[in-house]
Amino acid sequence: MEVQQTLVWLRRDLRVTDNPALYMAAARGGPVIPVYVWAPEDEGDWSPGSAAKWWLERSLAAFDCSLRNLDSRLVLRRGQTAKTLCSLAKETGATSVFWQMGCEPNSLELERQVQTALTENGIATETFDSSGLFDIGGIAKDDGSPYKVFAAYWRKLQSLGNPIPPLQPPGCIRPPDLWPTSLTLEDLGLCKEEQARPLFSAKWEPGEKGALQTLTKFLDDGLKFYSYRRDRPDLSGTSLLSAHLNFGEISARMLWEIVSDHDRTGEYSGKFLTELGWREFARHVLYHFPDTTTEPMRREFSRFPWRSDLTDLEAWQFGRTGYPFVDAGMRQLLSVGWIHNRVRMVVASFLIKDLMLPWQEGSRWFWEKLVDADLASNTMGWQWVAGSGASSAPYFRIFNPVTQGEKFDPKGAYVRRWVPELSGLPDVWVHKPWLAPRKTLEHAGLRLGTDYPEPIVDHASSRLAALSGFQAIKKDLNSEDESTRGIASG
DNA sequence: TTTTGAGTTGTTCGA
DNA sequence: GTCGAACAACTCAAA
Repeated sequence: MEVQQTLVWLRRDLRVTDNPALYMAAARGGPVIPVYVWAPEDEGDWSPGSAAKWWLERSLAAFDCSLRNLDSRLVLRRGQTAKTLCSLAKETGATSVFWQMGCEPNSLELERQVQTALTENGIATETFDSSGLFDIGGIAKDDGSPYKVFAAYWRKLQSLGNPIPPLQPPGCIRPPDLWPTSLTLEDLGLCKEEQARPLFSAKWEPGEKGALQTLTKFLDDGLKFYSYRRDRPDLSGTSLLSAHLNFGEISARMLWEIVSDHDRTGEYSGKFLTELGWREFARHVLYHFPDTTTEPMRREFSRFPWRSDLTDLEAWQFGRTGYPFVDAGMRQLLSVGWIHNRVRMVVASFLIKDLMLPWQEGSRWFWEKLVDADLASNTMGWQWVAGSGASSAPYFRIFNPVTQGEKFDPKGAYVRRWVPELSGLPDVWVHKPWLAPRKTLEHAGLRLGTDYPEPIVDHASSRLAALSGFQAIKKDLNSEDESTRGIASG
């Protein structure tokens, strides 16, 4: 019997442990060729942003290392994905292509193209739904429709018990007699236009090994305190695993199992596992409502009186709003490609409700700048803050950037870290420098309006403006209902 | 089909 | 300083 050669098309599953596509390909016994195809033009509007590309470059290198320990390697190609895979299959004599499926509309569309092209060329395909806890299409209400409320979705997940346990890495991966040619990482040009990112390198270690180290550290001294420290950007209370998860360097199932095993009583792990539940819910919602990446799930929100103001948008993007907690978050984003979760909500609320700029501007900026940019979670997060999404915040929930700072960064350590020009201010004024006495500012060596901006909006009045904006779309909706009713009855 | 209970993360105001 | 109410009804899930 002829030996079956298999291509494994790697995507955001850059791991050897619990990688069903790789595992099953290896288990066939024939040669396996792992390949990554860099084809940003195939990703539609959501090709990786600059921070994600920084991570991807290093993650690919790390994955290649892991494969080499298993006598394999990662082949890199560039070009239209379907065409590239077809020609690589022909070139190597591979008869099958395996991959992990995604949940994003652009990804699913690409997979359809690839599937069609491969099938037309007589090449078999097999996909594995292994990027979440459960199969993406497998969760539904009793009537078969998708969930729109997290609590109900979460109850459903919990009724299903544990996800299927993770797979071991393949014992060995048989290499082909002759490796096909591969580009180098530099050839892909992922980071060519980027300047050095010293803070990225200091904070992150992309790859499977880095993911496990981060997890181990979190289990040792983070999980126990997670439920209260997770809201404190001045403490290291979160797992820092988001980007590792995003690139599939660790699977959600593996994380679920390890965290559950580490805390069998569930006393500490519950809150963390719920966050995995939110990730799962975001994927569920995007899968069933693919246009939510750009369209509000509640349609009336498209009539919100969004402003359009490039100056304000740029002040937000580059951390010059004059609100220290907001600016700290936005500068943290540019410096390390990541923002603490609590601060994400505050900066998002500021863009949407204080500046009244469209949430889509925010989600686009995050997409460009986050190392953990995930279309499902990013979309859900922004729609949640806007109030337009599934299970989202009520419209009147408007974060106060000062009180949020005082509550969750009480000593101002987070603000001082990312907005160093404020570091000389006493704790009481660090979140509201414009209210500090003139003498205090002088003593701190801070000239407001020169060294650090005055607030670009007054929170109290912009809050009221946002509230009346939401009133307006409600009225719009009501009058539309009335007219619809009028037509129906007339 | 109808009914009932519930819904991530907040702020402000007035007692 | 602390506490409860108001914010605003509405949609969703499930019995």
